[in-house]
Amino acid sequence: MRSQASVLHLDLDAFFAAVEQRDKPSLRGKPVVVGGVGGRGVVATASYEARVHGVRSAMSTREARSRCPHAAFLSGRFHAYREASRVVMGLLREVSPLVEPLSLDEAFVDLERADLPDLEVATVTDFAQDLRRRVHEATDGLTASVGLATSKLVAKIASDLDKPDGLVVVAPGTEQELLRPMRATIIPGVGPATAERLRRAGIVTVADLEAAGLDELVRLLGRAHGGGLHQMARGRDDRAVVAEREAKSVSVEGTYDTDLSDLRLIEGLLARQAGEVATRLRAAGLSGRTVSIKVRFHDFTTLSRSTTLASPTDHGPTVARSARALLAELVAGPDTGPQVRAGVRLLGVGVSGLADWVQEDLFADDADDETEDEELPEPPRARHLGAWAPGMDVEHAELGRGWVWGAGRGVVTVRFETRETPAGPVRSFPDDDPALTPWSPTEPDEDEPVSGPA
DNA sequence: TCTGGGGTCCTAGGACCC
DNA sequence: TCTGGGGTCCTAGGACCC
Repeated sequence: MRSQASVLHLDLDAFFAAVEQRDKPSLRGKPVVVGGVGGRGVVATASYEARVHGVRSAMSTREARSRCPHAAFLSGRFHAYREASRVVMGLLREVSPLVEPLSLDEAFVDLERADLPDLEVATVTDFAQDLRRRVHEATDGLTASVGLATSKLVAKIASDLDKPDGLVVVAPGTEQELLRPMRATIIPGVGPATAERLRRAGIVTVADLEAAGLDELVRLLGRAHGGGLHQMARGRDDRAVVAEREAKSVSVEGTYDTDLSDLRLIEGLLARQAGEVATRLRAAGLSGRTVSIKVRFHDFTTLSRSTTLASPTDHGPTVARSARALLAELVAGPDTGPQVRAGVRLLGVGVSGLADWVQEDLFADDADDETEDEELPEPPRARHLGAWAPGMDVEHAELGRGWVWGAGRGVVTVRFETRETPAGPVRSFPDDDPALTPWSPTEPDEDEPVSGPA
């Protein structure tokens, strides 16, 4: 723990939804829900207007639609989110060389490495306000909430206290009195399962946590977690802000709108995912030794199987071959075989045990490469979703740029507006109209919607 | 038709080695 | 006959985060 409030945590408010409202002027001030729009989708982000109606992250989209039927339900444009994130992270790095992104919309910044005359509360407060203003300006209107404290733990909690568009500085020495009355779940890492275990032991607040002995917490939660909480409850947190963190795994998974039971289709989809994982490994200059598959059954029970190769790979057919072998073991299992045949809702492939170098594979089997030409199956899609996902950017040969308002029954409805040209007309087209094409800014790489293949 | 996708970290047991 | 430890690697599953 530091003696001054020099750890800054910045969190962009309702990030995905805010980017949509920025780029789609007709949605400003209206409820917007970004997430999976298929039958099994969940909410990634809801705008504050939608939250008023009880829509929350991680809620099923079905539930969100029933709570807020008049919201705009969009499937997400990751290129736009990545771009906005890039701008913000760049700005933070201008301020301090020590920036630790936690996700597209969140980062820690170490102010000990910033160019400040001192780290007194008044100084860092002014600094943070200026930073928030600069984020707003650089992103064309996004707002950020900021927390400043003597540790990561308290800075992160602080940034959440005055959302949206807020700033909370926790003066050094006041951490304990801030945390004590709060629920234990305020501490990152205390989720539903941990909270329930604690509750059964009579521990509900941070003060309860503080009063509990180390032995008791370790007994309840294990050595690492229990020990960590014992420290956190006292506001003790010495974790450093770390700029570079290496990836440990790369994975692709998908939930399908209808359960799969055709083994050939399942195999084909796994092979396709293996190819995507390998492509991403190569793009990142990584390779890995452990190949895993993940299978979720119709009843939501989930299992994983993994195998470790003799040397790291970034080769699609090699990953696919391992994935298929793991699937074959499941299919042959006396318990798991019938489960697979009864219906699979999710499939995934991952590679871990990563090395940041690619070993020449001296034993490469050329026959593997044949599978690269194989015709891979398309995942089953929801009937109402074709190539036109709600929210996506499109361009019409005569009418210019806009976004997909809705699609279905052979018709696409487009609202012709952009950030610069608000309040354009709404028009419908046959969904195979050659004048209408998806519009993608600069990024050549494909963007999967939040909903994935569903 | 409740329950995404992409990650990280931890635990626990078994194999294997010294 | 008795009965070690410690360390590392691997696998499976679970909790959690955004």
